[in-house]
Amino acid sequence: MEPHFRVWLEQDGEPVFGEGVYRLLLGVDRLGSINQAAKSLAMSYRQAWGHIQKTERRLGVRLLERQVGGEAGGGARLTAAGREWLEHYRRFQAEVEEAVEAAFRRNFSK
Amino acid sequence: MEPHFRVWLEQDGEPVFGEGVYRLLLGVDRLGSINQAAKSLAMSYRQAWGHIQKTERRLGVRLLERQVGGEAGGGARLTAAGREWLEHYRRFQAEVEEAVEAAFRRNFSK
DNA sequence: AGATATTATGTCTAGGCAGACATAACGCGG
DNA sequence: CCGCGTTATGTCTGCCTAGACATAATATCT
Repeated sequence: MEPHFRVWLEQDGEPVFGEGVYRLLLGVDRLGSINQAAKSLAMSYRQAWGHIQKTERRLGVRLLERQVGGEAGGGARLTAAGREWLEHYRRFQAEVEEAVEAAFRRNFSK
Repeated sequence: MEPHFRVWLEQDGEPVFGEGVYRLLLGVDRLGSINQAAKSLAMSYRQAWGHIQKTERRLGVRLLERQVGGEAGGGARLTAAGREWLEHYRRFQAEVEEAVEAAFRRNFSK
């Protein structure tokens, strides 16, 4: 028996930042393109692109700097804002995880 | 902007206890029947019954004591085990909620 | 010019699952 | 003995959405 959780941020009742886009941003940071990040998470580029697009629109923040064409066909990099969101969410999520495990131990370990 | 979360328990990779069944148990405790509990949550009896059934099967624990027919047609009440699960999950969830809000404040209040 | 890997975006479809529908059995009360 | 409100299950359908598919544009390098 183990605890699981999901945590995300909403604005005006619609989700704006969660695990999905977090992983994508991580992947882009590591691999240099949305395409590669999508592949590394076993999802289609189309899906990944839509996810990021929607997040940017809802946040009203540009998370990635894109380059179309060029050396290696193009790519994407985190903007300063993107890096901040990534880092804040990482800590947020980590703190919650710790709390979930502690609460689980307190209430369900017999 | 506000934080949201879900928390549940899994065993062998399949979910066994979460928000849904928690609310149903609360409703049964308050209203005395699965049917009434379902209505109070705007779901069909069929759905509620299946939910509880699955949870009991996976946990291997009888959560409700049922009566078919009789005064008022029948009804259901929490077993001792059911009441314990309810109470443990309630505290667990409440503690996590507090932690989520604290973590949110720490990382996203500007 | 052509090849290439990418970003960018519209559209379609299959499949799963939530919820609806149907039906039976039960026990009490009038 | 019938009606009522419940538990208990099997089945079906429609809807939604995740993912597939298609296509265009772009800049660099050979």
